[in-house]
Amino acid sequence: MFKPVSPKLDIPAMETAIMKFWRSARIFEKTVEQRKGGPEYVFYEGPPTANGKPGVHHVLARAFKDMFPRYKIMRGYHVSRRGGWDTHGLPVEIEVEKQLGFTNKQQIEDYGIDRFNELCRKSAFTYIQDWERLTERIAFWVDLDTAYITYENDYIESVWWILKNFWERGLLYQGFKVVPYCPRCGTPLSDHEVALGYDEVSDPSVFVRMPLVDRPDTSLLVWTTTPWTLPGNVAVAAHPDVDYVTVEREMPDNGKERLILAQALLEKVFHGEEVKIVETFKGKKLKGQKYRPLFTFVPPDKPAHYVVLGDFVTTEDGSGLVHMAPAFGAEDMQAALEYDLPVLMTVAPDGTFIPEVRPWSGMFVKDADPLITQDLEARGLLFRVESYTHTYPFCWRCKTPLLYYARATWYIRTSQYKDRLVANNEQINWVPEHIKHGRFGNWLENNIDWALGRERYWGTPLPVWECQACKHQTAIGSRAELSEKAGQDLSGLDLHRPHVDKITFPCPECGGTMQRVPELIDVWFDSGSMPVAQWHYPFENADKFKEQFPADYICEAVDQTRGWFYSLHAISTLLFDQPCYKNVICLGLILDGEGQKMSKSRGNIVDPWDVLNLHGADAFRWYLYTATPPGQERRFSSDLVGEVVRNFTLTLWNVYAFFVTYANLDEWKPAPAAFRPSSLLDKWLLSTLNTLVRDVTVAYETYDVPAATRPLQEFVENLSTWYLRRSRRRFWKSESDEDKQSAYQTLYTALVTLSKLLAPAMPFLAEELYQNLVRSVDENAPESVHLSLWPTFDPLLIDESLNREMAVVMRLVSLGHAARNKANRKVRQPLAEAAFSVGNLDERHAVEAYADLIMDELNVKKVHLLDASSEVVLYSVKPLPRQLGQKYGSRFPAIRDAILSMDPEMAARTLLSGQALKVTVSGETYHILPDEVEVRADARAGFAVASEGAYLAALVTDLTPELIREGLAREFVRRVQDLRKQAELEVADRIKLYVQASPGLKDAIEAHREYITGETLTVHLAFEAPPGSAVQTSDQFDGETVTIGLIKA
RNA sequence: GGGCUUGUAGCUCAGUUGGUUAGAGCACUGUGCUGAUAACGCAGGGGUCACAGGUUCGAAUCCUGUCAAGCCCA
Repeated sequence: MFKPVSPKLDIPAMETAIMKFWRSARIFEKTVEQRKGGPEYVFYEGPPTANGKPGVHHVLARAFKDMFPRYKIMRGYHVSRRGGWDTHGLPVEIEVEKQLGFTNKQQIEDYGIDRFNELCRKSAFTYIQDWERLTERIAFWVDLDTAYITYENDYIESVWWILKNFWERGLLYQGFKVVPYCPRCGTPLSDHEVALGYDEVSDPSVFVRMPLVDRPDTSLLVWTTTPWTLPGNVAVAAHPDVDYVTVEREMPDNGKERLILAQALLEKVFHGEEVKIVETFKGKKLKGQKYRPLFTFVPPDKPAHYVVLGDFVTTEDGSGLVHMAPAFGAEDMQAALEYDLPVLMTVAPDGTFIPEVRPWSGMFVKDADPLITQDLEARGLLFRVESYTHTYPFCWRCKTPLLYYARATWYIRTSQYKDRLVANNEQINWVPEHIKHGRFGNWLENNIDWALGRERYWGTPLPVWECQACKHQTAIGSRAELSEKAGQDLSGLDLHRPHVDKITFPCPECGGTMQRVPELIDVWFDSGSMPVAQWHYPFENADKFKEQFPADYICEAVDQTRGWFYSLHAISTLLFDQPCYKNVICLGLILDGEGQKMSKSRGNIVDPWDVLNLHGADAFRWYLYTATPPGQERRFSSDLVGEVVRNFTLTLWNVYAFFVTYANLDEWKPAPAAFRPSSLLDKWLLSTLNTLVRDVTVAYETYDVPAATRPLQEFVENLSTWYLRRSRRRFWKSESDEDKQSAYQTLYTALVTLSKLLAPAMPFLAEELYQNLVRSVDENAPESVHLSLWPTFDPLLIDESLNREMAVVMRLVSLGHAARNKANRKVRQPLAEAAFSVGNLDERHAVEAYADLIMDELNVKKVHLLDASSEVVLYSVKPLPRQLGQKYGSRFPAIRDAILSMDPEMAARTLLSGQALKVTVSGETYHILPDEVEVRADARAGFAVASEGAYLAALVTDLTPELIREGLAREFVRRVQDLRKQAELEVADRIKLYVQASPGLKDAIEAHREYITGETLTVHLAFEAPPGSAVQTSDQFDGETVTIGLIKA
């Protein structure tokens, strides 16, 4: 006996029960233990930070993370799924700052870094319980008990080991980086902070002359909107491929001057003033041309003041010649690195000019703009000044305009490994594919050195110590090394600030004091180190690391392309010269029902718990898998998940409930051995089932999530609305013959196979089905569907032609119903005959083979095929462009017209008999094959017909008295069945029936007595008034009246 | 400013190497069927395939440009 199943399903209750079962039976642990010795499948968990509540987008990522390990376990792989937590970084600090009401770094220092960091340590796990609860509820199987934590000493020590490795190879160095910087707060701002403070302002737009050294009468015309950066100028950039011109123009003092600028900007610069073009040339010709500097306050320590080339130069605004001050612009700095230009630091950290910039020393740089302009004008170097409106960033705290400002910071020389980064990326399977050479590939192609340093408090300290006296630097790669240097046992030292900052040791070069540099490292380096650091490699677990590197699969959202995806890839490439992951799914963003980004400020956040409590985790997951391809951004609402429940879950559940109900009635048990189904319907279902197993397996192997899930939906729909609808009678008929056995075995096979195919995607429902269908009859079966093996398909059971034929039959039946509708003949009224026309010879066979099925479904007495001699239809032919167009190309229209001009009846007859059609077009004769033309049947007037393309169904709608009687009998049965339902009888209950009917109906009942009693399980049928105890009803239909009463026998 | 992605019915999405009448589900209307069904069948309304050019016998599909949205970078 199977456990009885109610057709009413309480999904959250069912899922919670399964969750408890997994927990108490330790199923997750067993999926790991029982696969020991199997091939290893490696999954990496991208660590989230638990200082915020998990949202819908976390459910998305976790759902996709979960399904492939589940699949692989069923394929016999061993998967250790270790969780992880990201705990460092600015997001954590900001939460604590908010909590303490801090607005700047000084307040943190005053408060005490140790106390502040303790709060950060706790804050990183504020919502750990929400995360754990949600993780279990959505059935993301990951081991959180042994999760790696980035703030632990062992983890940090491994990170140090990596950094020391880089240091020794010269890959870790100190350099300048231009950052958005607030001069009042004295701190750089993160991108996120900058984005908060953009505002529209009017800045000066200044064109200046920079006379060439070799040709003093000729000047570069250079444009800038930040005159204060001009004292820091070291070069001028031109675009190599843009056309430049030298022009000659009249000066107000009757002299002449020559200016160089981009040709495209002539009009914008001179506003129609007459100038003479002296020469035209490409920008690359300007390379290396020296010019006289505007200012000489700070002498450059390297060659400077010449033209460099850069692709970033545009001809949108300005002059096409861009002033370069490496200390104050990222592109400028980039060019400086490329050309080895000096960096002139003319501005102090408080935003004022340094003393060397004598005229404006101590003045806030933005305030000096007009004075600088005046100075240039006085010296005849100013060409023009205008004003220019654009958006500019301000400090979101104090409204001070931000400066782009070079700060000393630490870098990893990733650009040196650019080729390896690109080459290793080639080995990664990206989903969606375009990320590989698009967003990620481009990012690698344009790789710049990784800016590692952060001037903050809560993070992994950069393990570089510097001599206070001679500036000698060294990197420390372990606690042991630090202990040795410091001459004390530091194995118990907290490796965070401020504790680690207190450790000093003598300089080996000069005997001075070595002290740690103040910087922390970028948190992305933490998480990117996890393949190594999660095992505290190389200090221990060498074999574990080897076994778990690289990952077979990782999955995160698209915002991680420059985050975790990159940091893993970069560290792995620099350290081991190999990719860190073989397959990666890159998820799109999740939007609300209106297509808006979910955000707290918009208030359109969907709480995942609302969805889980209403529709359950399986439907939630299923929606995420099936709704859109993973890389696409997706609209989300709770209602869309509800649709999954109605459409898919409940359909499957009802098939399952039906099966269990009747199997229990018949005390049916699954046959132990393989069986060969007898009926075509069973063969068809098994054929599509095996096709499904094949296709879904391929999809899982290629990380194609929609292809691994959507076909299940289609299968379940066909299972319910075609297989089961057509098979119902086979289950409820009273004799237990071979056909019934075959039906049970087929449906059972389908349901059990489905539960396994569904397991990685809908783990709860799959388990529920499996427990009842498999475990309840076989104690030796694996304890859980997730411990069972993935189904294999039998190619011998896949019959493509059977699949095709059934599709034709479904189509014809559909047309038959349409024809009935048109003729206004309800299905309960039997008709004498249905006739069909199909497009080609092969399909004619389907009609013959499935005649019984069609007759039953359409309630007709006879089925036949229309042929060319039929009087029901007129034939026409339709040349098929796909076949003929591909074959004959541009001759197609002429050939088509020739075919259409033939006598259609004759042409149809020829083609239907399988012969080629000869047509002649401009002297050439073509043989048109039957499968190159569709033969269509159109109804002559007077028949009930429906058609679509080549398919046609025609009904004979004339009714004989016998047919009418049969129709009445079916109407009568329908009334009795309704009454049974009303009386709340069980499906197998027998009844006594009392009937009083008008003569016509009584006749019909008499004539079909056997049919009626069989259908309604009537043991006694009497034409008399029902006794008082009977449930009864009266009704009128088709001009007849009836009173029915029934009693349970 | 650059890169990537997306744009198909009211909503969520399919649409094969280009093939001539662009589909499904949901929602709506009518109707039929039902002793598994919260369903299902049939029919109907609903489309400028974002727009404009081009290639082709033929374009939702390929090319170019434009517009809009999103993300990343500057």
